[in-house]
Amino acid sequence: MTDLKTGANLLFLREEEIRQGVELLFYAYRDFTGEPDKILARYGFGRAHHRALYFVGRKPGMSVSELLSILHITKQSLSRVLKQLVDDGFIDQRPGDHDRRQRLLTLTAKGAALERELFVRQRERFSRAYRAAGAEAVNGFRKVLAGLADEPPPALARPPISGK
Amino acid sequence: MTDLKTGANLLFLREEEIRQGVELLFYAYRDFTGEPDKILARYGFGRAHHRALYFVGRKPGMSVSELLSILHITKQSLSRVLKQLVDDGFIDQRPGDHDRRQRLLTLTAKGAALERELFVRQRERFSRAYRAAGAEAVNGFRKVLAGLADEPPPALARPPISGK
DNA sequence: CATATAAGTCAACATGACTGACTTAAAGAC
DNA sequence: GTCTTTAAGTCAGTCATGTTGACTTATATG
Repeated sequence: MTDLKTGANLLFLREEEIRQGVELLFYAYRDFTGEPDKILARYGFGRAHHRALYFVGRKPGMSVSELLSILHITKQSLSRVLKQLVDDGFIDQRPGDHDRRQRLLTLTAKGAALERELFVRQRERFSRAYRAAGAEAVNGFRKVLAGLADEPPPALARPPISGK
Repeated sequence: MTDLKTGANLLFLREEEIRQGVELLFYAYRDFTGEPDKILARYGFGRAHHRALYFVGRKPGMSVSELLSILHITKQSLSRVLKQLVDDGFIDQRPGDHDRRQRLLTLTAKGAALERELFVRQRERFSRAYRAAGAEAVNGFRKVLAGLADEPPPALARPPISGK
């Protein structure tokens, strides 16, 4: 117990601290995704479908390339799940207003309902965690997560809510 | 702008806050795993191999069932990657001291070297994020992540370091 | 001795990712 | 008005990682 503050010991503490973070991130992500997966299976969908539903719901009218740049997957991978979602009536496509090459994506009522069903579970999980940790902790949570990603995550702002 | 504090608006703010958390978690995990994946590809390994290396390195002498209970996958899935790691000399197996049915897992020198190579990248990423966010934020980060997981994550304590 | 447990195995299958090559339609540049 | 680039989709093949189900082997435990 005599070398608690030596450089090597500080380094060890630092590494231990970081490994705890790595593990917490793994456990949180594992359980956070595990719950929706069970619901999706009932529709014959998987995690990839969830991501598409989520982000299209988040920004209605998003283009395919915009979605690709969020997901960081190939268009071949995306087009498979997108095709299923469109064929099954969960997502609508329409040509872009200014650029008619684009296919702008929106959720159908059916798609919005499924997205909501999935989200309420995750919202409940987040609510519990946020409540238990407190407002200050939530701020720290967001700061660190933002720092872990490669770039500042894109705004993803909803188009302004229309009407008065 | 007159109804900023109505119940419906509070609910909207709450949902918006949670969606931001969901997205940050997605982006952080996406980039956090993306980096090691490239290194692993050079060895013909994938993310599943990384997880096994990581947790065996974290608790040397861990049994197969212990690893299974952390990863939440089937033993058939695990045994595939474990077999590769053992065959390629990254992990050693030995029978348990008290229970000879067990196969206790440890990293070989080669395995420890690869685990370290992968970890230093993730450590760098975490260090950056931790530094930028500050000590208080790190505490909040951990609190919220712990709350997001199903159960309090297991201790995962290293066996006490032997010697004098 | 009977049963339960730790681990592994064989087989078949689904999902979601990848590369590479190609097409179509529309936009933008000159 | 042609040329080039871009948005999107398609076809084909491959790989990694997960699943279920059935079964074996060795050892531990009641």
